[in-house]
Amino acid sequence: MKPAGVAEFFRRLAESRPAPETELRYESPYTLLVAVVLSAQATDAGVNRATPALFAAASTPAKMVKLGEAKVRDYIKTIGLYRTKAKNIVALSKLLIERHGGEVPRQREELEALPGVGRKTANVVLNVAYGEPTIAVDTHIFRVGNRTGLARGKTPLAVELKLEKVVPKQYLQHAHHWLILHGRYTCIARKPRCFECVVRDLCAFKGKTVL
DNA sequence: ATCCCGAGGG
DNA sequence: CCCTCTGGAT
Repeated sequence: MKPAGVAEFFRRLAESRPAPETELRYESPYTLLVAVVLSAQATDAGVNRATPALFAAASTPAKMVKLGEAKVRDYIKTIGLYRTKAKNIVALSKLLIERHGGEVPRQREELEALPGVGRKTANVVLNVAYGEPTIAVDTHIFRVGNRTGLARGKTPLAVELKLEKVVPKQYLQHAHHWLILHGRYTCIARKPRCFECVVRDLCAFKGKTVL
């Protein structure tokens, strides 16, 4: 996609959603981190069903460690990959206490050193909790980038680096959420709603759907 | 490449 | 039934 097309692409997404936000429920950098860890291969709606009770029981690393893996597991059993996630949440909470005074670090390397936290999760925390202009490439953004021709790549990292190059600076801060929401509600995986898409004419995929 | 793994949609 | 959902570690 040409630079002028990319700028127009984001101008329209920005117009349709002036103040995009995450749909995950959270109350602090720590609860955001836990919610994002839980959201791997799971829907935000599903995560939001489980987290209110979990955070009522433990909203800090110390309380989470005290709660323990078995009880954490019970709170999140309705979410996919729950055994691994329960283990990681308790382990990363211990590390936050040992290495970071119970705070969520602001450095990518320190975030990615936590169990269950990879590049994508670190990017979400940096963007949402700390206002960094990072773009976390998840299943939605990977699909939207490749399908539309906005930013193509074989891996999420390739798409992320390409997006950082082509997205105009003024849109970098919120590009992550604009693309996610576009993917979730319009550029849907199985049945894209091209008939109501505001960037249809800029998209490489246009015309390939049967509505 | 494979494992972890529940809920909802089509 | 099969696919998808804000992946990460081995």
